[in-house]
Amino acid sequence: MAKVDPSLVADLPLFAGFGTGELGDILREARPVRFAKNSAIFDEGQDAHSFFVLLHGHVRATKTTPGGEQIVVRYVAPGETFGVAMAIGLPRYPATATAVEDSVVLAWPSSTWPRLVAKFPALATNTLQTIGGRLQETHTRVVEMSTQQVEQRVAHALLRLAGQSGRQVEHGVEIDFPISRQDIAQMTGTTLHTVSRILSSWERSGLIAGGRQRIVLREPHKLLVLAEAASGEDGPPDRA
Amino acid sequence: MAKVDPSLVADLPLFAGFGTGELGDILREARPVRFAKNSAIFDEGQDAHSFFVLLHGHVRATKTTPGGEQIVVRYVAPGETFGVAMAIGLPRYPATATAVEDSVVLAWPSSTWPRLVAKFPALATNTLQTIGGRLQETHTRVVEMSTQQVEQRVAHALLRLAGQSGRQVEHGVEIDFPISRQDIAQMTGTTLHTVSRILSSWERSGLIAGGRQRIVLREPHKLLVLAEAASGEDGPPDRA
DNA sequence: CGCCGGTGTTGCGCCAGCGCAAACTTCCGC
DNA sequence: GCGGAAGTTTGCGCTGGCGCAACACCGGCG
Repeated sequence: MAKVDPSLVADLPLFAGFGTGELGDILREARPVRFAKNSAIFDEGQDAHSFFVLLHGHVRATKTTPGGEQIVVRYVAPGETFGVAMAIGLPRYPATATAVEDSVVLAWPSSTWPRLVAKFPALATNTLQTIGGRLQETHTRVVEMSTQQVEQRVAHALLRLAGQSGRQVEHGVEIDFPISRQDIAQMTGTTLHTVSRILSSWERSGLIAGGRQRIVLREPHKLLVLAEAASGEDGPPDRA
Repeated sequence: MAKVDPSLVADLPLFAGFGTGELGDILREARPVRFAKNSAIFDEGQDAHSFFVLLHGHVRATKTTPGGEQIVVRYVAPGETFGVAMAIGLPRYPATATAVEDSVVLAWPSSTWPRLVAKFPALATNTLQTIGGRLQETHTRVVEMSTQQVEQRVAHALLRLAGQSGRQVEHGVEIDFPISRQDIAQMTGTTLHTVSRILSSWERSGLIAGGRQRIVLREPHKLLVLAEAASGEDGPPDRA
């Protein structure tokens, strides 16, 4: 059935500490699935039937408010785990996952999780670290939203995306998947319009370049300076 | 050494599925420690020497920005786990923990974690669920900060605090530990001044009561309505 | 029992960023 | 190659909530 070469995934954090044999046992339960660009992998509220590892492509996780507004929870890069609702005790997916480009995932039925964990306890500890890392990232986001101006939040978001999924190009680093101003707005808690204004201004000053759904960071360092600049800061006080 | 009665903690999520004997094994490694009101249990950036279960009292977790601003990450209620940095792979505490009232904790040296997990894998899966729950809560917070007005965020924060640590009193539910306007501001991403204005207004209309570091919700239901009210909403659509 | 520091309240002016509106550009399907 | 949809840009006016400042209050400590 599944013909996934263990060596392809042996380096993933989820499988840290596993030998080829064990890996084979685990992979045997998984099924590779392809999702076309803009197709939904699962929907918020839906029964958490599977959990996934992204092999190729990029996936966006979003949450929708009762009022119908969407926010982007995160972007999943190749090698990352997603849809682990079952592992953290949720019977339903807490967010919607959409392939933002043609993507390939490995899918395990959620029902295999308890058995796999019982047999391979390291899966639980590896996942614990992954989720812990995500909790940290989300806390960082809360801190940023609480303390920073929109412009700095956008700068941080771009730098993070570039770090996670950046591709070296001629004159800078390009974010390696299609992303709209709207998406960035939904990541930083602002509006499409404000993001557009900010990016336009950065483009004018040569910090970035980009067209429709594409962004290239031309001057990552300058962006970083911008991101770190405390709003009303003049000189760092001793210990405000 | 440690004389903690297993029956006192048997119901905690961390120990779900454990028998009295196993519990004894685990508790034997722990040490009860008392912290006076306003004393630090650990500091952000410090070496993650221990992890904790709160037995009595309340603990506030905060993060500080490079610029010196603080934000409240969460309040820990009795029975909850905190300081599990090691379990999620962090060598240092990502936040500061302060006892907001006289508190008693159970403390395990972080070094015992790997051994305990190896012996009792359920500890890992239980912790995974706890951390997963926190990730959910933090995502909720991000969504709220992205989409709601300050007034609604404050309402949600109060309701959440009341749900977690509310005490039934004469005319309503009192938040059962000292909490200042400043704290609430740091939880909701706003300023002391704005919180004070909002609470004053609510007090005038009888929604809440409270004095110095004390808040009583007199009309939780009305607060909830306020919290849910979408800002620019006129008529609730089919699925408000 | 009076002082003092942490806490809370309130008025006022300002501005970052939102909401609305309209036009433009690029991509894609037919 | 044409037409429409999706994505983007930009101007304009408004306002929620912040920053500042001054004051009132409470409680604990000396």
